[in-house]
Amino acid sequence: MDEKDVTILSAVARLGTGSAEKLSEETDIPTSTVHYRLEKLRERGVVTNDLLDVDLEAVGLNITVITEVTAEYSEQYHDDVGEALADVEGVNQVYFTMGDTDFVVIAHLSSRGMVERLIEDYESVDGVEQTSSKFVIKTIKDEPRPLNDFDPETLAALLQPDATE
Amino acid sequence: MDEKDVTILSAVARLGTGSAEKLSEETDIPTSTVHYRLEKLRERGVVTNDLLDVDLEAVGLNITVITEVTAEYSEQYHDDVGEALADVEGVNQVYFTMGDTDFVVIAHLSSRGMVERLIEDYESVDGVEQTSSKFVIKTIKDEPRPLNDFDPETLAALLQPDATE
DNA sequence: AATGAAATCGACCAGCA
DNA sequence: TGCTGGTCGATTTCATT
Repeated sequence: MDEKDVTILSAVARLGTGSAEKLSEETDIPTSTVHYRLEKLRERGVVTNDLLDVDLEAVGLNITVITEVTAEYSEQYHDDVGEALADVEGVNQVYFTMGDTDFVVIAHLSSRGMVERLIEDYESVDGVEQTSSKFVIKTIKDEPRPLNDFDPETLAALLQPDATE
Repeated sequence: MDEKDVTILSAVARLGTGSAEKLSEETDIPTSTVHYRLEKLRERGVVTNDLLDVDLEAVGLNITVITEVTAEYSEQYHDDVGEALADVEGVNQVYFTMGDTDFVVIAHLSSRGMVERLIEDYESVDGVEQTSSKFVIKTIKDEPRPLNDFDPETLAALLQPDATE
């Protein structure tokens, strides 16, 4: 797992494709090498399926932080603050919620140092009033393909318009 | 977007592959039809890239609920409760956290009725003491490929062992 | 729009540097 | 380990229903 592997995986994420040819163009790494590397990554379990889902532990992103953020009230602020939070490095999900806290933010990181920077980044966003973070001790479930959260039968019913209420 | 589409997308999620042949075997839908359908789904924006990421809105999963769950204290309980929460239909992520609340659970649903059932399901899990849910008004970011949350340069540094502290 | 068969393209494996 | 060329197999298209 060296820099070349990361370059490839990063390109996979960016381009949203697993095509060796396209990845080769993007990374300037020869087509067959891309193949070879992806194969190895599969063997090592870093990449878990044909759709190139990446094992977070395997790439060192083994710290997950869930943060609740409250912001000054203003419609414009909320949009801006949300975007700013989403832009913080390592942030994976940002939800604007109803209730006492305004945003829920989930981030994946690889070191304690990065966590500190993360919190600092949150608090330096203009309009942010308060943040409250929880560390994740154990990720029990994190399903990249939400359709897997349902029985096939339930899914079938999902899109019948009459299931909407 | 009929039942056949859902059958295919469900098989994609389950098998973790986009291979028309494998999907055909699984679903008993002819190979070329699988192709044809996936192509249409791409055109309509339901499927967003080669890696077959699915647009949640497009499949009708436009409600997101974030729930904090507290459970009776006991090591065994925590494992069991976590698993039970993960098994609830629609649940996408389950985190065991340190702090005042024990679990944070995120679910994607398609109707108010399903939300009510979700909460009931949570509260009927043995060992669960309290639940507190937030509705998501707007999903500002939800990145299926966490490597995209980082600059390529940062990523390169990620796996240098000396970046661990 | 769905299917089966035929054509095309890209993946994969040998061997070589 | 990284690269090149050839084979094979899968994908995609086309004509038909």
